[in-house]
Amino acid sequence: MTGVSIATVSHAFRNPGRVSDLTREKVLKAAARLGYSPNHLAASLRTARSGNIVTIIPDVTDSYNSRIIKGIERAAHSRGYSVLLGNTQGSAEREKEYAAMARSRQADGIILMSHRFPFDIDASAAAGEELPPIVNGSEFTGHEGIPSVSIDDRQAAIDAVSHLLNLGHRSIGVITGDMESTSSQQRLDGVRIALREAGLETHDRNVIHGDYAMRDGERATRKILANKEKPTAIFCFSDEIAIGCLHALRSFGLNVPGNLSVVGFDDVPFARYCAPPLTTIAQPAEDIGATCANILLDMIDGKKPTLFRHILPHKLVVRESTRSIA
Amino acid sequence: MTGVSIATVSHAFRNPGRVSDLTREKVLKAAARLGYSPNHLAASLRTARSGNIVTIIPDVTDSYNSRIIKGIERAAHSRGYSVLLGNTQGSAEREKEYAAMARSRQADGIILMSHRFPFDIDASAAAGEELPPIVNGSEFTGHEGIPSVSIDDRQAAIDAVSHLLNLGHRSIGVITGDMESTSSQQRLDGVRIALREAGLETHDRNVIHGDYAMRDGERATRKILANKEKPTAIFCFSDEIAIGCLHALRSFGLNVPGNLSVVGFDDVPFARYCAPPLTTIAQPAEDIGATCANILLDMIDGKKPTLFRHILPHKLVVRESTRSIA
DNA sequence: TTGAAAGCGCTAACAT
DNA sequence: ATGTTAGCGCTTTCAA
Repeated sequence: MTGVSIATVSHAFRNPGRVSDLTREKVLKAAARLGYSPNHLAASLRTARSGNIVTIIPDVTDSYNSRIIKGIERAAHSRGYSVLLGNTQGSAEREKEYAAMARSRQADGIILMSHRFPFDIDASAAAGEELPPIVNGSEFTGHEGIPSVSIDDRQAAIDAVSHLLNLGHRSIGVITGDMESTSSQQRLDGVRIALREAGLETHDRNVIHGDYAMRDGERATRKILANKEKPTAIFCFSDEIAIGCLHALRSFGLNVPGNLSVVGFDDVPFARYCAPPLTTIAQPAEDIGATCANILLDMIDGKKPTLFRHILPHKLVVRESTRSIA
Repeated sequence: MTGVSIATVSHAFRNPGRVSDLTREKVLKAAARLGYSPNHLAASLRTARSGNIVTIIPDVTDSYNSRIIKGIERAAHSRGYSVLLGNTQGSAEREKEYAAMARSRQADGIILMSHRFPFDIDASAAAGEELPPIVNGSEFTGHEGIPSVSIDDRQAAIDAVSHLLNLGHRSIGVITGDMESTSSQQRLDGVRIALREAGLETHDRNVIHGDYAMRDGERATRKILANKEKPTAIFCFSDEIAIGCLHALRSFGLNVPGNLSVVGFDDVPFARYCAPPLTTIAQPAEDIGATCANILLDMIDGKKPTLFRHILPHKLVVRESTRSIA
């Protein structure tokens, strides 16, 4: 329609500098009239860049996860990338399916919110393949050369327990997340360290393992309450757990923080609105997501990562679910 | 490596039936050894199918939205499609950017969780273009020929208000979402209908418009409480609003349901864990999402939609935030 | 500043 | 059951 070549049209869209302003105008105008827009797929095939990254995450519905995703999406979008959502419900098989999108060039890289590595690393090595760019968010697969971004979970747990210790608590119940998760492992580590330093030991019967969801917090709390030596405080490894815990406590007629103090983890938006507002460890979830995306995009751009462990700051937020019993 | 043709390899992967079991085995084995996997991008270019759908949604972090997304992802995945996340923060511009992915063939269709239509429909018509497959979730753009899936918002609001009316409430405050949103409009409609049928009128000073978030509920509740004629019940157009409302009420020393009854909307997972557990309208959010995806995928498969308004069932869930004052 | 042309890796129609 | 081949719509090198 403009009588201009196909190459010039391409430049008009992608390299405005390499074409005269006049032709560019003409091309763009004609495109608008014809309803033409460049086929991104064809461009991707040619450049071997899909412009997508895939996020492998257990559950978008989880308040912490959804904030991570939001941060990823924001950073990716601002760099011209789109995000493919891989909701896995914790299934290793689905993790692999989504990871395979990088192999099939549907995605240029992977953000992995899981502790499992989604590739058979020996087989890949045997085939002489390189792994696609991948970064670990919040969790660690334990593989070398994979950048990870998270808070210092161990220190965060130490901070939480120290807070309770300072308040005079000596018997502290713990409700962990899935213990396969490295973040839960680190946090439990922190708990033991803090307790040991205070000359206390960790009573296993008051350490309940569940998952990061509300119903797990509820269930675990019932278990703790069934023990004969009840703790005076409970440290929950997620706010959702803490919310379930609060709920269970309420149903037992127990007052928080009157009878028992509760500490959460994450500082999800709801934490502030709980009854009582929850003392918790704030994680910069959106920043973690955004940082993951930026590191991944740098890797995709060919930058070799130099720092493999990105630690973002956490913060103890004291609200009304904890009190001094000194 | 197998000495077999390129077409046979293609068939071995995609049409297992059109190739002998033996060759297929050989091909797959060789692929594994070589670390080969089919380039999805190239296939997409050839078939003019990206295998992606894009979801345009204001905020993944919202408890209702995240359940919608989860349903979409589940249905799409089970039909071999992936979902591209378009988090817009309510920006019309970003809605358009994401919608453009369908034009550029990065996505085969659009699920739109917005009341705004992301295309300039006149310009498209002028260019003689067809719109890409698109379905509306929860909201309506008001365009013909676009299937939508939602609950019957008006009836749901009638149900909520009737519940309060039956409990003896005569003065009911309302906290709506964004009034640009068709769901809020419909719900407010329902409120007026139910009230009028009871011979009551809707007092505008007790109808506060905000957004669907917790802080809006908090703020709106303060406004209602500042009026001299206080309602005995508040109907919130989302559970998040209700949670903010509960929080504000608590800070004023008001007991729910002792001093005031509160009804939410959505039945997000938190609703059950609130203090008190929230009476609310349950929406089948995941099903809405899944239904959107299935309709869209049918359209992508060339099926012309026959039903343009899919209504899924809602349900009033009575918990402990409402009580009789008769 | 613009154009010609090769080729990205696949699918599908057609031939064998 | 398998092979040959055109071509999807771009980008990019090289030439004009």
